[in-house]
Amino acid sequence: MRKKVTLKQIARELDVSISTVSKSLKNSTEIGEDTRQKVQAFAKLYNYKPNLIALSLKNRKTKTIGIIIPEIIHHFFATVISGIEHYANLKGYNVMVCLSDESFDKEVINMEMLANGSIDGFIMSLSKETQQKKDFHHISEVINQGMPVVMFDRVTNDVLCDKVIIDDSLAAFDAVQHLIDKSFKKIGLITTIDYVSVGKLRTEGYLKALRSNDIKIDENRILKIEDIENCSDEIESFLKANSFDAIFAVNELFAVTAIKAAHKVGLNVPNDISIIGFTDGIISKYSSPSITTVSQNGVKMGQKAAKMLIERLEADVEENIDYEDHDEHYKTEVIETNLIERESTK
Amino acid sequence: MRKKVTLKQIARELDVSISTVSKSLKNSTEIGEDTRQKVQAFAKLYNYKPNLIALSLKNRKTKTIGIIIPEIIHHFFATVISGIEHYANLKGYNVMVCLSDESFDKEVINMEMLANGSIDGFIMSLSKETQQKKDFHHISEVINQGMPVVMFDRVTNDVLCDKVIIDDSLAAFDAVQHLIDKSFKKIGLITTIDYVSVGKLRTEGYLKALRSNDIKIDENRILKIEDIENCSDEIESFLKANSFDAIFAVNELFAVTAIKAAHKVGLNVPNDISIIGFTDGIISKYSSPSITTVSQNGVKMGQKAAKMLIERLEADVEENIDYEDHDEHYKTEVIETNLIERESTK
DNA sequence: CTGAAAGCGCTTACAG
DNA sequence: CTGAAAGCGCTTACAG
Repeated sequence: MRKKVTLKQIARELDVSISTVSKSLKNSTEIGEDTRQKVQAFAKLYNYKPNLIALSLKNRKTKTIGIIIPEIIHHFFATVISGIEHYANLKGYNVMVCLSDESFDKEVINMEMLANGSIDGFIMSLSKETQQKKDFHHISEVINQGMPVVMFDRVTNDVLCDKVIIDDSLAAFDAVQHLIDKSFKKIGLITTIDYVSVGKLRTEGYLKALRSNDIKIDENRILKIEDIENCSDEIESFLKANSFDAIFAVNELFAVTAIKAAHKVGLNVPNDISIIGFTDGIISKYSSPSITTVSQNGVKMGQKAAKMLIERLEADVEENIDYEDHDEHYKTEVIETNLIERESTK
Repeated sequence: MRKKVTLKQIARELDVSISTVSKSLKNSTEIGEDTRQKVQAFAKLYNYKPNLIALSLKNRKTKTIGIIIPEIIHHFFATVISGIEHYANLKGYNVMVCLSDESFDKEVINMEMLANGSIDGFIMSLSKETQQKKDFHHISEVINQGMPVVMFDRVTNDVLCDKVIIDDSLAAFDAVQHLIDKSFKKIGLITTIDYVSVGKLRTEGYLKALRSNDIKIDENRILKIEDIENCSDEIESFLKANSFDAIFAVNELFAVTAIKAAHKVGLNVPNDISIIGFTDGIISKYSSPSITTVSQNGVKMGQKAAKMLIERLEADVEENIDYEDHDEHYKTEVIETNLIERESTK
């Protein structure tokens, strides 16, 4: 057991003051060459490393970013964390990850916890419940305390802050247009309940695409799913009850499930029915047939979010003057998406 | 902008000392009823929350756990983090996540970084490069400083600490035995290079199963893959060059890739060839056909690891006496696995 | 019942 | 060139 050594201990050993040790290690010119050498040698020998908590307290910044997301067992979110972590690391930041489990309460608790000094800023994506309740006081509060927040993917207009999103509506529009271009007319939609912001936007894109091509919207061809876990029966009867030549699914889980359901119902993908998903995850890639999908570059979203947050953090340091000057010029970055064609469409 | 309030500010406002404020908020009986009330009311009004960094410095513990894993875009690891996070949260701990990207250097840097006061203990899984180099000094060092470490999945015997693993060899044995029980004889193995500890163990299990059933081991039926990203061609020619009635794949990526390759080569899964994977991930579940696999309960591993770490942390608090007493009685927990039968075997 | 002091580990403006 | 002091935000043993 060789406990970490502190400035104090070095000072005692070398019979100098703590200040002298501190300055020596920072190569201050204030200190005489020889003592500096001596201190540095000793510090090296004992592998001295400054205590980061002490530094955090002193500097009033922790060099760590708080991430709050609904869940992590979800390729997209894992992907975003990866992007954040890598960029953050590059800039000397660490990340703390909290999961809201799609629960409003957990989101609030986690945020308050981290906001009490543990981190310098947040990167977050809203839980379903939060989106449903439309209660964002916990976020506004944190921002009011001067802590920057960057929201990604599941964002809200009710909070002013930096955001990074994709154009869900446009991406969905493009995907559906792609189907229409292949002269499909009976295009179904499998989507989520409306309070999930991205689901809603993707639904809008679908509707817009049909409308702008003068295809009549048939409510029977639209399925809104609440319970993701048990959607396969629902999708199966949906496919059975109506006729389709293509399906646009709002996420990849719906897309694979649709493929499996199609097989059960005796439809061949892509020969009888084409399917396009959303989110370029691992499922789409390894499904058989592999799934044509709207790629949603999670790594890039994460990197971008981290970049925006860190830039704001470092800017704050310089000019924490005009705090009252409230034209914070928040930005919303839109990450481009593109369609990855694979085997589920033809 | 309403900055967070501190004890000092409350003290000033109420014209009492900082100590009094602190004690009042902790409901110390030392303090008079009325001042206690007054302070608490004021604190509530201004939504006072203690600064956790200051507490960390004072208490010399951070209530946060450091997680170091090779990558996060990998269902299994995401699953473990989820388990850790949930258990940790329950016990009032947060988690910091660092990715080594399978690099030895990044693993070392991240560990040293976090070890400088940011966390109370580590939960980690070794990077490939670390396993290859067999250099674990960074881990021993941290342990020597009195910081507990729990290793999971990719562990090593060269470091004494708590571990949580599955019995990779036994699980592989069982999986292969399962195939043998179905009277398959020409059983192939798709595995990793030997320095990946779990790959090696799973290979051993495969060999043991064949041997104990007096099936001759045919090196041509064993494929060791180095580059996971580009394994599909390799697997395809492997399937073409030899005849199999079943395949045991050491992870799910190899398993799906084998399924796709089998199709290409004109083999029907499971009619012509049965395939068993390892790791019950999302791919296995949604692949077509879905994949029979050895479930490796990541969530449970994570929970267990967190439990072991936190128990050690809380124990340390009580009896940090007999530090020299080195019978630390480290434990290695073995999480049970089981075979999930799905469509890829018959 | 209240408060000054010391301390967690560090930094830095200021004396000497 | 070196060190004492104050301070980051908190806690707690100890005086008064």
